Amino acid sequence: MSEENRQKLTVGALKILAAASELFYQRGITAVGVDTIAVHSGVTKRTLYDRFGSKDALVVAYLQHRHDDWWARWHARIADAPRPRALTAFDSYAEDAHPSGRGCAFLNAAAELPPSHPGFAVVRDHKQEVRDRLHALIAEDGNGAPSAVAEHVFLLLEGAVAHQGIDGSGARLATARRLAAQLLS
Amino acid sequence: MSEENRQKLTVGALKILAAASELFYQRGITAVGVDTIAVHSGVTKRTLYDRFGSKDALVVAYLQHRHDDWWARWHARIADAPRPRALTAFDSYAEDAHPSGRGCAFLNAAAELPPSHPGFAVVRDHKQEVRDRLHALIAEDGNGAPSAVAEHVFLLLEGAVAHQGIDGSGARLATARRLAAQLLS
DNA sequence: TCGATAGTACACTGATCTGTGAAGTCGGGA
DNA sequence: TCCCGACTTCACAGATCAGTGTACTATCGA
Repeated sequence: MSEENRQKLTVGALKILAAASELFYQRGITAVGVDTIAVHSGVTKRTLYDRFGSKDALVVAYLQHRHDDWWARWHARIADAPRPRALTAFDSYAEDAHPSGRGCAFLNAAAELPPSHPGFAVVRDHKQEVRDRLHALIAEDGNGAPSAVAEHVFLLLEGAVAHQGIDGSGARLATARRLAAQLLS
Repeated sequence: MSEENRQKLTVGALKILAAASELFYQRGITAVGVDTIAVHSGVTKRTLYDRFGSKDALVVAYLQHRHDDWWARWHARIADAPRPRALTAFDSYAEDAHPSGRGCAFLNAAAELPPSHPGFAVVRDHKQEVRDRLHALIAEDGNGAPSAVAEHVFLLLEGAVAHQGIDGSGARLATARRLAAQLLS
């Protein structure tokens, strides 16, 4: 579905999305104006508004875009991952942030957007899906109490991911992965 | 030291700091202008600039102010806390965010500030101090491998705290506290 | 060849942003 | 009495904010 959505996007829209993705992530959503995005994507502001309608809608598209990418990466990894496969989530987030040092785009967005913003729901859904998949994988790979363990692993993951943007490195993510591996063995 | 600093502040500066603390936390740092802060504190913009010099400096004062409050709360709790005392950190963060649902002010600030912003270092120092104290408490309260356990507890804490702002509740913080208690027993 | 779609160029609105300059008010301490 | 520090009032600068209106061009499929 998300693939089809992406196919429908015009060349201009794709350039805008690419620039927005880079700028929103690096400098923050509120801090980046639509003019800046238009200039960086080599497209006029008029085109940006013709394609997306408003800055808020562009923000939603940006988050959805990153969510789709994240999922694609997760699926690619999961295909031939060793057990316990839940650990691939740590790799997916490490790859998502690398090498900017700005941490998790979703947590960052949630931190600066008001809860009423339509993009906020995208973040919530993304994290909910991560939690669900984690739970499913842990259950499938055979664990005594998948619910409790999944929540535990999720917290380790998110704690590390939150600090990726503060440390500017993936070191803590590696530590968290090790601790999660211990839990899952 | 921070107490002395606070004594020096004039009435106007205190009102500004109170308003800034509320507004920056609720709506985000970039999203709130100095005019808004001036109006909400019942003080002119001129006074604001006379006291703090710039918005960036006010942001630093805001974060330092929250850090001082956080520490005061922590110390008040730790005095007669049952063992393992490391668990008080979970209560301190729950109280810090309550009842706004906006989560951790420090993580939120780090998410929207550029790493070059002087306020970013305040966040980093705050989290480093939390980590250090956690480690010290866990060591004092007698644990086999304080370093590994402290890091584990810290990750649980931060994962929960990061999602406090997304869930809009302290439920996950309570779960994390329970898991940490298990670890420390 | 026609018409739709995608995009450019560019001026413009009205609001808001951080920050400053200059002059004046007021109370408390030396 | 005189002065200083805290604060007000208000106008202003120059930039940037999101978003719009209008007119034009290039491409492509039916």
